[in-house]
Amino acid sequence: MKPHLTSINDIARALGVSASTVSRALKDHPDISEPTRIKIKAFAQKVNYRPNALALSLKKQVSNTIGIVIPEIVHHFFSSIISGIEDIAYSKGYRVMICQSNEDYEREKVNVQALLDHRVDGLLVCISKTTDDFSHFTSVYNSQVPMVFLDRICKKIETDRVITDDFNGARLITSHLIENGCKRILHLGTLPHLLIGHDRQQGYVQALKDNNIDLDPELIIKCDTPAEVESKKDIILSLAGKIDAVFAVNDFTAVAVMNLLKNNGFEIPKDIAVAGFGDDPIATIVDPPLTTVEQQGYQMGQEAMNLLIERLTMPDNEMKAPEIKVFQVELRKRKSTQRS
Amino acid sequence: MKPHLTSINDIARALGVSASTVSRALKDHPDISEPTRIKIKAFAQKVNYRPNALALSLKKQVSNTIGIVIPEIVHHFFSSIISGIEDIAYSKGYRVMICQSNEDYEREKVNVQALLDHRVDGLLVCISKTTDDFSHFTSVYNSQVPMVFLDRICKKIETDRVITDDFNGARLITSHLIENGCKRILHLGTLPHLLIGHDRQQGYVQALKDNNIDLDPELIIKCDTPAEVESKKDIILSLAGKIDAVFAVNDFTAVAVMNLLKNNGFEIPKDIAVAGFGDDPIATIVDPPLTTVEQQGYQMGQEAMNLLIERLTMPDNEMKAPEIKVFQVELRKRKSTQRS
DNA sequence: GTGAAAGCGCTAACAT
DNA sequence: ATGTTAGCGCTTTCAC
Repeated sequence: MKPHLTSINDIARALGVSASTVSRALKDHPDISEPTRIKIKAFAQKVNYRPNALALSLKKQVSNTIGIVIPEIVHHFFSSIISGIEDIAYSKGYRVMICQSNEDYEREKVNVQALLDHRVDGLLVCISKTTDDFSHFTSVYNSQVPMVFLDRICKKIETDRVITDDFNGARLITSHLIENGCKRILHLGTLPHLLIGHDRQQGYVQALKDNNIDLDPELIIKCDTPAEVESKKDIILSLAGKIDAVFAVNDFTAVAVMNLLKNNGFEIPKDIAVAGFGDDPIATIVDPPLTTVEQQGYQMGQEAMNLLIERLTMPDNEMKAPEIKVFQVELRKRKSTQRS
Repeated sequence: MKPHLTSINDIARALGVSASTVSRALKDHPDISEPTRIKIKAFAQKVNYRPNALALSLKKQVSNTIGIVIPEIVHHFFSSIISGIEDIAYSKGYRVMICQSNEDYEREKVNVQALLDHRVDGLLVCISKTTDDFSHFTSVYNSQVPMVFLDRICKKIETDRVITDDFNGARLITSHLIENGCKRILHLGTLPHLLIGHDRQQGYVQALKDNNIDLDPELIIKCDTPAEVESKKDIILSLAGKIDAVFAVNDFTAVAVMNLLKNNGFEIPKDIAVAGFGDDPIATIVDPPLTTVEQQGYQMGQEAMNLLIERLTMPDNEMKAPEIKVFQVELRKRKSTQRS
């Protein structure tokens, strides 16, 4: 009971015409006579004919499909990106294949390969946290398949990029904490090989410098998930008495610390102010609401898709230097940092 | 600069053998001599040859790809479902094409069609909220492409189904509210054409009946998103004085009502207990933590994919009645309903 | 105005 | 042990 969907040949046979006539009639080719065209179109309609996209792609050597590789669709920032991509894609006649890497390097590699195997016309990639070997992307680059990096990029590979100004975002939010009277700010960050984490940490460092506050290396901890907050709670709590603020590299981690601190008798923001990064919906739901910076996920997705389409529709001979689009963030001041 | 990925013919030409020899060598066909095989494989490796999945699907009339149509990947329940599906799919050699309907009927129709055009082997569908014309699914059914409905089903179309026991879930949670001393329970539900909403409402009604509480039709309101809580806040607040509990059809709505009530001077759960449905991660983050029931999204996704694979790998002649898998929910008692 | 033929990348039955 | 051929569904050039 394998489904056999009607093909152009089926129609041709049924109507006693040739396949090419059917093909032409269906796309209103002027050569085809009115009656033939009408007859064919009516029949196609009746049998619910739909062109086989696989055959079309094979023939045309263009799939009108682009591949997305993204860490985890659960996260609001990533699904906003996807929505942005999809909306542009649909409006320009592209389809989208979404793959999750689950922040896993191996899965990412498999996904990239599978998308290439499916002959996607281009790739939109947000690199996994655990990836520090980029050869699978180098080989995409070498194979000439256009690729745009989103948010998490690889500096070595010279493609179009759409990124957040993480440095200034972190600087902004750290300055905001300082303006609110905080001087001993704990930073929960990522491993340094992740560029966004590195930049956010640098922004934090810069803000301290701007305000003549000495950097205490003890106040920078690698901790970027709620799970890690749990596993490192002893360290965090041992520091809690000596700090007046926490700046976490993302909102989930910020919320997790906030709960940890609250459950251990600290008042937020009175004893310790807390700030995150990303403006996830939970930021407005937690108590107190979380100060954070908004990343324009949706717009970044749109921009990335537009850049990709530009590459795809560029005349073959034309060359264009890789473009880098930097999105600024906006501070969302909320109660978790209001100390006066 | 259209990327030309190496084909079997390219290899054949380069090595002075025929395409079929290359094809056979690459899949270790016993007919091919050791030296030829080694030579071909080495070359293929060198040029990074990868089979064209489109050509394979066209040839084999099987794409090893399944299509997913789901309302919105942002929601934890849906992305859990997708993870469940993906994990089974990957382990059995299937790829997955994910489409979001954004709860929009038109988009859903387009998505289903696009997936069929891409000749997916089967479809996993969670119907959009706004869909009340099911002809696009009927035509999938008629075209013999296997389809499994997930969570939100269409009763008229006899396919495999994986659903939550919404009736008993709602009955369970309503009973829990009653046990905690609530008698005037406001139910925020969906439009009746959405089966899950209908069943949850019936479960609510049944629990009242079980406990000899009269049903007050005024206490059932159509309201199933945070946005709708906002737009109907006057109605909700006008009822707030006369009720002692709210049971919302999902957690987002529950959280939104909770915040609305809190901001208007009601204490949760002292004045009004609040319960949701689904056990979204926000349920443990809000203050007070939200009582709800857990839906096994991940397991439901796995089950659905398994059912689909079973259909796909069934001998052509074999027939099997549609299977219906019902998942029970588990009560997650939290502070938002603890009144004593 | 319509048909025949070739080819996109691949496989498999059928030669040799 | 290897090559030739046909065909999956479709388009397009070239014939008539």
